[in-house]
Amino acid sequence: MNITATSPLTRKLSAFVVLSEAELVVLRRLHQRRRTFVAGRDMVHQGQSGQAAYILSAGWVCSYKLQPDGTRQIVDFQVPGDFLGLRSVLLRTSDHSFEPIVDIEAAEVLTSDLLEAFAQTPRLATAILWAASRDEAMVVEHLVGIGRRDAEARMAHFLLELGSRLALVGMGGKEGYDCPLTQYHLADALGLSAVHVNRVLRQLREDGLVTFRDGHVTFHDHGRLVELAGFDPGYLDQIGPLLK
Amino acid sequence: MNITATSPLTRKLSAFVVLSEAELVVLRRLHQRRRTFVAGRDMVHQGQSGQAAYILSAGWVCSYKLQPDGTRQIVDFQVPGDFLGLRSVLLRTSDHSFEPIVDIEAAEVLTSDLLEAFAQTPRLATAILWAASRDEAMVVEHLVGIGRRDAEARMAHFLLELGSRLALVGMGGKEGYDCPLTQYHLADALGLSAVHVNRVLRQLREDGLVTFRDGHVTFHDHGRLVELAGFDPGYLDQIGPLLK
DNA sequence: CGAAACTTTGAGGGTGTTCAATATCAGTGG
DNA sequence: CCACTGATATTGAACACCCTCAAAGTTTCG
Repeated sequence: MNITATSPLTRKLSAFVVLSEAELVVLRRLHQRRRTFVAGRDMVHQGQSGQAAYILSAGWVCSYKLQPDGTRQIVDFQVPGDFLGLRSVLLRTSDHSFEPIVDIEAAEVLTSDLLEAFAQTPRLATAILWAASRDEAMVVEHLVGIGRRDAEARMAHFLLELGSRLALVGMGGKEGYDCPLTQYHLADALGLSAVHVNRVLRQLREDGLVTFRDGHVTFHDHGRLVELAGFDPGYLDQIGPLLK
Repeated sequence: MNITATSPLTRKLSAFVVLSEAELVVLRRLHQRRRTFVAGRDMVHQGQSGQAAYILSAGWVCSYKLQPDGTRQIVDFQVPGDFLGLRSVLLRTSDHSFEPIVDIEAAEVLTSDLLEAFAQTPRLATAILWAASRDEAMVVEHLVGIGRRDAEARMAHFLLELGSRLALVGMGGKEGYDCPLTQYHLADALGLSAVHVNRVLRQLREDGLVTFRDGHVTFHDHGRLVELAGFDPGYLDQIGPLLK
């Protein structure tokens, strides 16, 4: 099979379990209904009834909740290979909004498609559930970060986690990665003000740990950054129990 | 059927979907393997490989993560009718710990039992998935609270949400509820210091909004508290789409 | 070239923290 | 019965982290 045709999701799941030819076919079929969305315009609004989920194949998305006072909290970012709105197909309405950060490409997945795929290939279903559990674990880790880490450690942890996620789909490594986020995105995700985000980034840069600039993250001292953040990638590296 | 024999989980799910006699039987069977745990001693440690899940039938539990520096962040509380460790049966190891806050009673659920129950009664499976989605939505709301609400609103929101959850299993209402948490628990959950929790509680009490004292929460002005917290119970009241 | 979005820096202030001391209460053993 | 201990709650004082407000610099893009 042609490596250039491999989708990010396939690549991600392959890190978890070796997929059979039949499973690869099913995965490819899930990617059939291709759609594009332009940056900045919400795909799904808070409270809107959502029927479909998406598999992100190119670009970045953030999911967030708006507060009555106008501030927003970004709950998570989606990068290529991630699912989008898996939960909103279960609950009648979506409880948060999705905004493409850049122009994106995604495959629409109908509930029926997904259930069919699950029925055909149980192992694939398990792999997808593993990915979903991992996403949930990341939200929990995010919660811990906001509740119990100061701004510096929070930022460091965030940048490291993002790096690990991107590495899994071949978009980054221990040296760094491309990142289209603005400092406002970081602020809304980390529960900080944009001004303070700027100061923290300067601090980390001057300490020779990491540089966030011009759409690129560069790790200068990965080890020391891990230590500062208290970063333990255990929650990302779990191996599923049902797939030995 | 005898109402006194109804488990909290049954009661909770009944608010979501009318259960058939067959489904009630399956639910009762899930409750067979009864166990008890004493307060303060962890049921599951962070990093421990977990094989079983539990349905909490009496008492309170908290799930938390420990930081390298010794502080802890409580991710969620479990009250009667809640599942415990549903995710740690999927991932090989649990990514956080569970501590009973008081002596508790829980039913152990093996993975095989659960899968069997799902196969027998798909509607019940959906109802349980609904409950799980709801738990996830609460974690997200918790994240938003810590990231974007000040201490007062955060506390108000927390006490209100807990009230709603308990009301669903008949353990509280708009007037208040019994609550075995200490101010340290509140601090670890809300990302505050215990000292500040005390001050915030005093403030809310003096403003005639709510009293937290002697193991009891009393709402004095439910409406004004909802307004202060920006509490929108939408994420708790969702109706499932597959069960009309 | 001008407008819009993003970044950077300074100054002052507020929310919540840490440290420290005291109060209250239940349980325990002398 | 009372002193002692440990857990929880309460309060004060000083300080730190992070915020808000304000302004200017930079980059992007139509």
